[in-house]
Amino acid sequence: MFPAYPHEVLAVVLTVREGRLQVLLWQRAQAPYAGRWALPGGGVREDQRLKEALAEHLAAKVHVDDLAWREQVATHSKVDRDPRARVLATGYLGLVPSDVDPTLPDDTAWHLVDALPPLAFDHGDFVSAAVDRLRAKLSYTNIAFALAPHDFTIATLRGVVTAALGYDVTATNLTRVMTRRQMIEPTGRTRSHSSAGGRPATEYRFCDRTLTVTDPFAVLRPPRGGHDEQQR
Amino acid sequence: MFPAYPHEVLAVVLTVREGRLQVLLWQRAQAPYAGRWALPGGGVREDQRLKEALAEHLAAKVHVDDLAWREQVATHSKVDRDPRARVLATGYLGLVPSDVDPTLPDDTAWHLVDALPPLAFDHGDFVSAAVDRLRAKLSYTNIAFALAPHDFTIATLRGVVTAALGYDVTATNLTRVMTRRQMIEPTGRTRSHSSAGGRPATEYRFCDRTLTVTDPFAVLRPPRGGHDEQQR
DNA sequence: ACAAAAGTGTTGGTCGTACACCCATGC
DNA sequence: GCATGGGTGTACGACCAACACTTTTGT
Repeated sequence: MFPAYPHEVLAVVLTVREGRLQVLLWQRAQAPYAGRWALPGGGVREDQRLKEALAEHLAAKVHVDDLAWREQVATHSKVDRDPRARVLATGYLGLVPSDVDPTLPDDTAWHLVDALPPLAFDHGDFVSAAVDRLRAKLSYTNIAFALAPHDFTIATLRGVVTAALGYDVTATNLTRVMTRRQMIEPTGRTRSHSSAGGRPATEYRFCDRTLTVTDPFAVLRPPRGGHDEQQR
Repeated sequence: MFPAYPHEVLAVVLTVREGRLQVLLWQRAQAPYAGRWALPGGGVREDQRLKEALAEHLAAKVHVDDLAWREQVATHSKVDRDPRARVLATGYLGLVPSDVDPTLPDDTAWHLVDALPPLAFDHGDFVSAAVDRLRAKLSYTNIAFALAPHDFTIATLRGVVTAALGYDVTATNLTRVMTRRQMIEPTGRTRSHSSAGGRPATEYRFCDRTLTVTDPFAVLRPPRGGHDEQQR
């Protein structure tokens, strides 16, 4: 029918560690690009969809069993992106909550997104695209639920969001925005700090743990009048 | 290395015709899905990238030579998405300005996006995704440049945007938003209507014909203070 | 003069940031 | 009581939709 090509899936697994956004990479032992860092991933079996292959490779190679969020980002097809043979690659964005700490194999490690070494193949492009996607969605969806712990204080959430965006966000306004959009709600519990004083923080959780668009129309909103009989 | 699969590219070519958003489809003559409408596209040669294959298929099969905009939307991989054999498919969104009218082959036609017949394969999923992508980007980018004629009156632009979004947008506010965001500018010329009176409309054009994000942060914007030394 | 179409002024409301202030706890 | 971290109130500005009103043309 059509010419056939090997196809691989690649995972850009992001998380917040030590107050910074990090990506999971493994170091290649063999040529090509021996010694360089690369994204985890691999081939797709005949009976697998892309996302199934992705889950399998993550579980097997880097011991990441459950992503809190996963979405497809792009498929790259440059003819010589792999010097050995033509391979198409589909990249996914995956998110791991900041309080989950998978045990990693020896050749695998978290790397600061803002200070990456040169990556193997075109993997750097996938990372950039995934990070951009995440940062954009933080502003108009509730995707932060996949980056924060299940229950958290505002200070914790602020740390996560600040790290992911790469710039400062104030706790005050973060609370207001998230609350007004009904993204987070108090659990009823509070948390005290171990040392030194301070008022105990109220504990929050995300209302909904599925991706929800909270700010669909920045402009050009549908007219509010009428009886909802829009044609779309 | 990895198992190999045939790979096809599919084009969701959208345009505004007769005040409605339409998609380009061709009618299959042979099984499977004989008689059903499908997206244009086809295989990828060994020396081609996906976007090159896309351009070639569009030019050859449906005589569409130049898209004003093209972007990748998704890659689908369901094992039985083609009953004959396993084929991965990457779908693209393509936009044709409303004043361009490519000559179409006999088996090819524009279809109303809001009233599609059942499509072949999983092509309906590609269309939905592409339409959603377009509608979202109309609100925070200048992507309308690829849908409108090069020079246009506000009334024309309003028609295009209204058709694409599927709900009414007033000329007044459209002008204000587009102008404030420096998306459009007057050409200096005006346009009169043929019949019946009316004040001549000023002619506009898009300032920039490359995709520009005009509303990057709905919320959680970077703090404005400081000396731009954000770490991102 | 009148109708028709285009464009401007104004208003009311929502939203988001900044900043000052108040609250609860440990020492 | 005082430092420390948490939370609330208020103010200001930006932005957007709605609608009334003015401008410019053709007949």
